Amino acid sequence: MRAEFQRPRGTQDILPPTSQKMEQIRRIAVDTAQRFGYLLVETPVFEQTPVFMRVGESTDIVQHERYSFTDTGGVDLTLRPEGTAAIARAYVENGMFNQPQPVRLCYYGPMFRRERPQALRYRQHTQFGAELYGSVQPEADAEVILLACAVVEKVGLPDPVIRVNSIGCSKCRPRYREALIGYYQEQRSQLCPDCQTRINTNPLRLLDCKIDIAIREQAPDIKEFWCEDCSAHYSQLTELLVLSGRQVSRDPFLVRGLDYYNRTVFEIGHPSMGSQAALFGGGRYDGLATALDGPESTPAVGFGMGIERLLSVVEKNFEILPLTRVYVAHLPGFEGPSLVLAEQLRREGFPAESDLLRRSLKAQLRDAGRRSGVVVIVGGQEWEQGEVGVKWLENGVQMTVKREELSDLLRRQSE
RNA sequence: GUGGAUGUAGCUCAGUUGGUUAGAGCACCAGGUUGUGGCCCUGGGGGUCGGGGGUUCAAGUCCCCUCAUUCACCCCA
Repeated sequence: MRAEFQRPRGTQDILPPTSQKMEQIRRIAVDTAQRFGYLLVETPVFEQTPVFMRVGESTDIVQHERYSFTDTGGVDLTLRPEGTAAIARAYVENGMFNQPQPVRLCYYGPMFRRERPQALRYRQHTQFGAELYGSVQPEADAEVILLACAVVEKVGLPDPVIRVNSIGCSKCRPRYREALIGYYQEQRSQLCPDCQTRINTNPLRLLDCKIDIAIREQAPDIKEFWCEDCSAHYSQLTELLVLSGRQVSRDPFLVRGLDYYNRTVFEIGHPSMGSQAALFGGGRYDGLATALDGPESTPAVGFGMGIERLLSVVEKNFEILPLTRVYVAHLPGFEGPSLVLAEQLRREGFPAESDLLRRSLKAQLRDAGRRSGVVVIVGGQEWEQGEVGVKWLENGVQMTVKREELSDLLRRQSE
């Protein structure tokens, strides 16, 4: 279009009725979290850059996709690309490790990544997420996943299937890493260029390459390398989920991009989203808070959920019902009384509006017709006698009532 | 960051091998019904053809650049 001022690339204007649906999802998410005991935390949308650097130096998200700027005071700041690091910072800064553990938190808000926009991938998107601090037990992982599933389900996506994996811990992962590197070195000549460099930079990511899928089928499975603790953790977690009535499938290739994870990683997708696989994803990151100068051992699990993606798969479940609003129309010269009557009705609890354009009655009715509801007509002889006209647009029924009886009538009819 | 597709009214789109004042449907506004909507009829407002440059007697149409959108890769929610 020829608009001179356009929104920045990869951003969107969320207009009604989409904005109303987003608001409903937000309410469902935060409500559900609260029922699980997770209370809302609001952190700034920007942080000092080192907060994110500390957390994922080798990640694309913080390496190439940062929205950073220096403010006029010379401070290096970054728009948050995800919620976990910011919540960890807040947990440490506010001394929440001194509260009774575990601490259950959730967040909701915009995230920023400077990537190339694509379907359901934006430079600003909205995430809901939850974080559980203070427990190393598999019950903690399970609860967080159950919360994510509950939200997804309440929003209208029945029977979510969770893909889970464990990427081990500092005891067992190094051995697996070596085995993996060894295997891929042998195949090196047949690998795609990306994977050839990945061997050195981030070997675990070799597993979710979409080109060399034949090669990875033969690759060593981390499952064979899990230490006793990791193995027990994984099997207890999946058992808990199954006992809770959730469907779980292990995905040996699931490793996830943020490199602060240990043990549990999980994800859930939806067929309708095409290449945008994940609806929500998360995992355990026991070392994260410590990296941000928190106490020595501060275990944590959490997930992030993409609201725009979620909405895209459940949008049809969110038909916005037209409000039964009252439209106060007026005859020529009765603009004032109609505005006042609308205000009185609002104070009595009716969603009401009046014409502000001094339009003809015909135009007012046409306008009201689009909003489907009740029209109250002010003016003329009826008004002189303390009466108003009332007309229901769906069936055309019309009557005249005393002004004092109007709200009773409207109340009765809306039941 | 890499590769492909697309950009004509608020929306969905026509526009023939370049050829006069660029069209339709929907939406919007007004009138037909001087106190009554949804149907119908009539009329109206709206476009620097994404932007810039070039070729040509002539460009919405051809060429180059740019911006934006979109799809895939990368990566992720």
